[in-house]
Amino acid sequence: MVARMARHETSEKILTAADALLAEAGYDGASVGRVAERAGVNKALVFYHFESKSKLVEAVLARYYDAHQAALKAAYANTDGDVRTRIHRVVDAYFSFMSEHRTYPRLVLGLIAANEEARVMVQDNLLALFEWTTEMLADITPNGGPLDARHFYSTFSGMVTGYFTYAPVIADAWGDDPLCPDALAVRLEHVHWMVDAVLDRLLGAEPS
Amino acid sequence: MVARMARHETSEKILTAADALLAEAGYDGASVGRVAERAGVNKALVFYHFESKSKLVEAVLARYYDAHQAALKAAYANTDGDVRTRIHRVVDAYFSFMSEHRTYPRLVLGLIAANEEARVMVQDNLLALFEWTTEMLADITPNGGPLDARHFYSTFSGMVTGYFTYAPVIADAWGDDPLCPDALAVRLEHVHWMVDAVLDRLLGAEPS
DNA sequence: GTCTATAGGCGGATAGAC
DNA sequence: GTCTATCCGCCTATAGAC
Repeated sequence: MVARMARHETSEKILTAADALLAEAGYDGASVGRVAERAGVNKALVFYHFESKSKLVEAVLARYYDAHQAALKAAYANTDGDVRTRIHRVVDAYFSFMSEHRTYPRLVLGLIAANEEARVMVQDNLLALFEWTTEMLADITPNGGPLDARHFYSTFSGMVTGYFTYAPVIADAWGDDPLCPDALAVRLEHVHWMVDAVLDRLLGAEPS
Repeated sequence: MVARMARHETSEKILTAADALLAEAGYDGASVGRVAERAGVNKALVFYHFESKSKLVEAVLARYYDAHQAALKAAYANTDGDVRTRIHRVVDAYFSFMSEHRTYPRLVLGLIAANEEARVMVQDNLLALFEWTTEMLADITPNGGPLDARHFYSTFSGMVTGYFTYAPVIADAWGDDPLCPDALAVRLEHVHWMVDAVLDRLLGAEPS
């Protein structure tokens, strides 16, 4: 867990502005000046509250980090139903977290693309999620090889985050907005269908 | 097709340097000065050959664009075998192109994350690939809904590109290098397994 | 806590000598 | 074609008044 930031009203405004701008314009595009402008505060005030730009970004990331882990932990803790039911529940939680925080996957993507320093900010977050996946799939996937849990983690998290990050690029090709509620519902259906396809093949075609 | 750039020896050096730097540091991190430094030429020379930074990036992208389309077109043109065989062949081509040009997916990712101007550079490229997928899957996927070809395109291209872009981030979690030849072979196996899982469920569990 | 003012550096891009 | 020198703007960050 990450230390909670003091919750000044102004800090919140700055964090929110930074969040939106990071998703729109990436790490370098989200300059402190523009963040301050969007937050309606003075530029120097950003440094007063967050010390440096990289600390500011870390604070934005930490908010999501905590919320993301909490959302998945809740879904994962519920052990009702068989493996299939449980996996679908976690996928639902993952997907709905992303659709409620659409800037998050774009933010992470931007950090990975930006530079080595930004990349390490993302690493810790991914580690925890990765370990839960491994634990959850331990009984149904073999260790090592193409069916190792790590590959399913990469595949399914990419299926969700990839959709959200690529959405603005593919919108023109698709004709309609891939992020409107209807389109999101369909995408979620697709992911569930994929989960069942995987489980059918892994477990030997039980009824879905 | 994109107009071919005049192939000066110097232009090539600059393009190569820009390519590597874009993948490492993203759009903003790849400043013209750093590109020139890595290419071993003067900064002003970059502007002489490419006019502006965005034109330079477009030129880098165009090289991949042509090569990527050609690689997939060759795989797609071969109509031997049934749908399943054909799809596996295209997936192989897609994957092997990415592993031979590892900076490419990172470059695209960086552009998407960077800014609106950079985003449109990527769009045209994705459109053509997207249309081929739709055409290839026309007979086996329904129009609209969660099984529309567009969703499978998003899912499988994400499965490949996502792996390559996230690789440096997950390397620590996985212990060994996810981009070494052995690991790549396993990932490719995983993707093929996923293709079969999808086809089994779509076509009604024929032998794979 | 919030502001103005400013320092110092690096970004893209151009002029002009060779 | 290749270089040096330079312009101007925006960047992160700080000093100091209120």
